[in-house]
Amino acid sequence: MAKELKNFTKRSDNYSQWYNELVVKADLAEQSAVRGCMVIKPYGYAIWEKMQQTLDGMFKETGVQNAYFPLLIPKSFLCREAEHVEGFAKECAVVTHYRLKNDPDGNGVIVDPAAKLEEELIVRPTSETIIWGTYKNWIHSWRDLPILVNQWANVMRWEMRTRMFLRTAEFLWQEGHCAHATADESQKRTVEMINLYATFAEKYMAMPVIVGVKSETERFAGAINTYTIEALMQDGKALQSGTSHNLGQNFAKAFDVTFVNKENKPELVWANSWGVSTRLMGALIMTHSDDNGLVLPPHLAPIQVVIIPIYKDEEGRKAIAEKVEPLLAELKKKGISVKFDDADNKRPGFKFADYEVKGVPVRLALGQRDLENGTVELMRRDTLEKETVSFDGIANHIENLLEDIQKNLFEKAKKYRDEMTYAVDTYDEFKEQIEKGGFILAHWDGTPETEEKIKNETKATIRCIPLEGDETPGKCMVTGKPSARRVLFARAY
RNA sequence: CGGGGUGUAGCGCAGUUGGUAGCGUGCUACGUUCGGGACGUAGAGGUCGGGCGUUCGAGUCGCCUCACCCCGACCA
Repeated sequence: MAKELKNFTKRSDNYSQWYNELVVKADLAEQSAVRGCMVIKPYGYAIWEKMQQTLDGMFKETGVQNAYFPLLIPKSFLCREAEHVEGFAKECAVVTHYRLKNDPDGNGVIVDPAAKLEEELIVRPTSETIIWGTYKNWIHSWRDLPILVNQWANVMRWEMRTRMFLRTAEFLWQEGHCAHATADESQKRTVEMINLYATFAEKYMAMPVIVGVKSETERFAGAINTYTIEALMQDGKALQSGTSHNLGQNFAKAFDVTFVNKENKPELVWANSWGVSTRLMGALIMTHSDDNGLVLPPHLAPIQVVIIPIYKDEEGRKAIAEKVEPLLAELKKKGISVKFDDADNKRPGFKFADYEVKGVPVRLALGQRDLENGTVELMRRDTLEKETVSFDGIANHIENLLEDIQKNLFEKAKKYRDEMTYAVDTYDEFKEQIEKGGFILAHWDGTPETEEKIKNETKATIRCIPLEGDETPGKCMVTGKPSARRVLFARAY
């Protein structure tokens, strides 16, 4: 085994450190000089781009269009919706001045005190307020509805503690903001979008998720209901991976957005918002990766197949290149992204290890030996299995293999998730089990007080009230009061 | 903002009772190599985070300061 890999912190030794090292060694991202911020490197961004493109296509199929709203939000906008202020008033970056000037003492530049803004501007932590401030002008009649708009943007939340991809001060995301004429329509859209996220997570990220609704305390500030997809990471902690909020008429009320309905009566607009962020990158990394590095599901891998030639001299390189050329064309024709890495400044062993760390799903190695035998060495990243196969028909073989890897990754993750999901009936069992990680299904009396008590005593939170699964009533494990159904608990990121 | 820790070569680190700076890796050049992170030879690279003090002399001791990391509070 390569020595760099030997130096890799093992998942079992220190999960956080393993994660951080992996992000850097797989060339995904690095800490930036700016506090709490991250530089996403080209390879990491390529994965994000692939996620973006896939999601964007899925959004568009449901009639959503993209738009862009300003980065800066007048402070007064944030004050409009009372609960929203509660949730977001605190950790925000604030623009107070609009000009710099030369320091009279000659130490570079200083903020010009004369350039103080009349009203401070907030760097958006989310865009509901600026968007609803805008929608007010767009919506007059039921004929203007629905408005189905999404924006791809960066947002900033001045987080106390940050972790690359999982929680950074600035992060990339998409936020959809829909306006509807009826409560029913808005609710349907809210659920449609959380289901879309679940499909994306499972089909593309190969990450099984639990779809559910948040408890009152975990709900988005200003929403009447928050839907979530919850995934389980390999260290037994839960990760909220996407949310969809039914905002009722709260924002319409706050920003005075009314329309004339079919009965010619003024009515407040019904709203929902939904989003996923670069946090999905963290989810992807933590769901599949192993002690050898990143493992990417083929559907999201920027490079699905890498071909590494093994040769001694220019003549040998040429012979392999000629052999590989038709295969490259054939794979590309099938829509498979393939890289033929014949760079001669790195040795084959280095490349093997490098692409392994980067999580490329399939690797082919081709040398003199193979040219003579008409074979090729093939390795799949998910199981690290190597086999020597006939070069003829290899393209079809690869095509099937990629699908097999995709399927295998999902099944492996699902198996782990299911094995780590426990139903418990007593609070003592709960306390014991939560230490071991995983999802816990337990009865809860539905009160914020009990939820708070559990959180304080065990650090576990209610991840969601699942939309599916066991719906038999029972008794709250803490208070013994009636419980409508089991809810999902876990310690979370 | 509490509690703990670390600042020495690009990165990771060592540096003893104070005596003038070292290892690994990476980098550059050349040669031999190339089927799992090659090897040899030569070379470049440091205000020891910053300031003040003690001392003949400070990476090392004292005080101050700054930055970053980890554990909490906050959170997608």
